[in-house]
Amino acid sequence: MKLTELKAIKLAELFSALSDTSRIRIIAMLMDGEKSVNALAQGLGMTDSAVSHQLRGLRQMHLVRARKAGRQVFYCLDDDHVAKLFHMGLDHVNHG
Amino acid sequence: MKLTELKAIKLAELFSALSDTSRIRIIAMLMDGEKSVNALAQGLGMTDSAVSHQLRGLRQMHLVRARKAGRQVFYCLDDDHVAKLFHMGLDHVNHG
DNA sequence: ATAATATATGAATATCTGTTCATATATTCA
DNA sequence: TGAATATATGAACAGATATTCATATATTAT
Repeated sequence: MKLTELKAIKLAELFSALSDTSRIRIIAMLMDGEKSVNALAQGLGMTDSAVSHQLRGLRQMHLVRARKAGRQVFYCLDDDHVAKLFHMGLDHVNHG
Repeated sequence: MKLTELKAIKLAELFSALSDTSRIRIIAMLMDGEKSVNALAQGLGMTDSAVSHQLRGLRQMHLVRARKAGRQVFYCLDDDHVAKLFHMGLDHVNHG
C-alpha cells in the first residue's frame, strides 16, 4: 500500500494517542458521556494535572472535545469514530 | 464504559504497536502481501536489524505472522483485523 | 567443514513520554 | 476587591523506546 510519509506520521500520532493506559481509561470513561476534568481524575485516581495534560493531547488529536461551563470544562469523545476504533481494538484484544 | 485494568493495558499495548512511523510503514508494505525482512528494510530505508526488532514487537502483538523459507523469513499481516484498524485510522486522519 | 547469507538478539545510547510540583489563568462567590 | 475553585501550563525528572553496533544462530552453497 502506498502511504506518504506525512500520512504515516499522522497515523502513528493517532495511534500514539491511544497507546497509553491512562488515556485508554479516560476514553472508556467518556464513552458513558461527558465528564469534567476533576470527575475523570477522581474516577481514575489521577491528579487533575495529569488528566489535564493527557486531555490536551487527546484534544490535539481530535479524539475529545471540550465544553466550558462556568469554571468547569466537560470533555466528551469528539465523534463516534473514536469509539469505533476503540471497540475494534477491544475485539482484537478479546482475540476476535 | 467498564474496562478492567488488564484490558486497558492490553488495549494500550495494541495501539502502542501501531504508534510508530516505522511500524506503520511496515504494515502498509505488508498490505501488498508478504515480504522478507530484507525486502522491508530495503523498501523503508532501514537496517535489517531495526526492522527485525520492530517485527518482533508486531509479532508479539499478533499483528504480523512469520513464515520461514530457507534462510529468509517472510512476514504478513496476521489477520484482516489489522488492516481494518489501519484503514479506520486512515479515515480519521483523512478527516472522515 | 568453511564461507556466505538472512535474520535475530543483547547492550548501549539518545530521544521521547508521563507524571509531579509549582504556578498561572479563569470564573464564581462573598 | 479578594478568596476560593477548576483547569491549564511549564519545567524537571524518571522511565520507556527506537536505533545502532556487535555478535549469535540458522540455512545454503562450495
